[in-house]
Amino acid sequence: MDIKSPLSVSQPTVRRLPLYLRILKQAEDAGKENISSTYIAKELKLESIQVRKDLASMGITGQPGIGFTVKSLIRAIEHFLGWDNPTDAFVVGAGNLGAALAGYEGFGEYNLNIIAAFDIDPAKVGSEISGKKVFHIAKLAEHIQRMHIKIAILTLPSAAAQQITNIMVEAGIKAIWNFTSLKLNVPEDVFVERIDLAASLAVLSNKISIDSEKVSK
Amino acid sequence: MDIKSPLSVSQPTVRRLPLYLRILKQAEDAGKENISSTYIAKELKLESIQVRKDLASMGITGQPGIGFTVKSLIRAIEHFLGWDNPTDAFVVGAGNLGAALAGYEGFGEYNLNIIAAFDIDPAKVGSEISGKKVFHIAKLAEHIQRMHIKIAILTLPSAAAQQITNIMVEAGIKAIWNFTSLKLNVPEDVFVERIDLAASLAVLSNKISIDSEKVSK
DNA sequence: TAGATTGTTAATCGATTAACAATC
DNA sequence: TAGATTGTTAATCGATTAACAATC
Repeated sequence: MDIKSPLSVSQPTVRRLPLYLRILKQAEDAGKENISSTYIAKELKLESIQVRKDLASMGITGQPGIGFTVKSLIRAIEHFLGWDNPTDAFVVGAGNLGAALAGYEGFGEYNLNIIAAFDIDPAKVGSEISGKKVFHIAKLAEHIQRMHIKIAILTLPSAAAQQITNIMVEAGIKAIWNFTSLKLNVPEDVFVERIDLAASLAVLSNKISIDSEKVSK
Repeated sequence: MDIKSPLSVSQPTVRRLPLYLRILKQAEDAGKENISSTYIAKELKLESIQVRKDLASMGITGQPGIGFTVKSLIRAIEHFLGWDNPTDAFVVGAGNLGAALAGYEGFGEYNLNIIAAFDIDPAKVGSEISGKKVFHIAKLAEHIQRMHIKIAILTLPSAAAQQITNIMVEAGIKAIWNFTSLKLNVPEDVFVERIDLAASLAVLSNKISIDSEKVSK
């Protein structure tokens, strides 16, 4: 009834939630029952009102004078993100980046399970990267359908990315974590989240070049 | 005199510049002399006024009725980002992610040269990853100083990240591209740009869980 | 009662978008 | 002259921050 529509939570807020989770789990490990927005904010160098606003936008409330219950706050955030249930994903592209992501242990914390990897290189097919089996990319559609996989982690060379994306979408993929430098064309009901290395490097490069100008003045 | 201070350019603007560059280089390859903000915007599904505002904030002006000169716009953006001169960088951590970044050919476009990699694993030291020599991490400070390296690409396990960061800062590193899940503590004059996989995954997961709720209603 | 903390309401800030005269 | 495009000025939008009464 008075549950907030999930759509009203802004992306900046969603991106901060994992930070909150980290602090909350530390608090849980330390045996804390309650935690205040002031404390979370101080740890992350944010404003306490921002933490409260973020939580409020998800429909989470605390107790005046007390704060928030650590355990229930963890549960609420994890549920909001869908991290309270395991999600299976495929890594598509078994190069170094694919191997790095296939073996990234941090994903366990988010309940993201990498089931297998796919590649076109016959030398890789049949082998394992970071403990995950590599299948031929020709089998990708079939596996997506059979296992009802919804998430693909795309680490292919850009040249092949759009073509394989089309195949994955056709097979039923609903979300693509795009590590390529290509902007993918997908239907409306497929969500693409891109790791944009160029954008990130631009920020870094710009800071560096500002600094060096300062010095030369 | 009327040159804009580089500091006044907002981060959202800086992050869009590589997108503009891509369109501009396509136009250059196609032999175009001039290009309009309308055209750039249409290609990227943005508003033309946003493109003009972004360029204006860097002090770049066009010609009414004509648009912008492709070549000079490319030069201006690349100069603003410091991408018109080569920059050397070290990869710190020679795991799969380090190897992926050390061998990433896309960096050539940004004039970012990965000189070498560093790792603590004796089995890796002396070998090559993606064609770059791997040195022992004990040699990191010395190499940073000797080669005046300003940028480090950090792909270590989180546990070691802060300690090595301290060493690098001491040795003179000015910018860290942080691929670990740790928030690094650095002095004010060192800039850290983080690739936050958890934040990105949170956006993806949230979208997925919204969709599955829709279906179940 | 005093201190800590919340949620609400309002203010501020910064980025995006709109409207349009000036220019080629 | 007509059409395309710019830069300027103002409006809108959304996120962050501030102030404070209510609650424990």
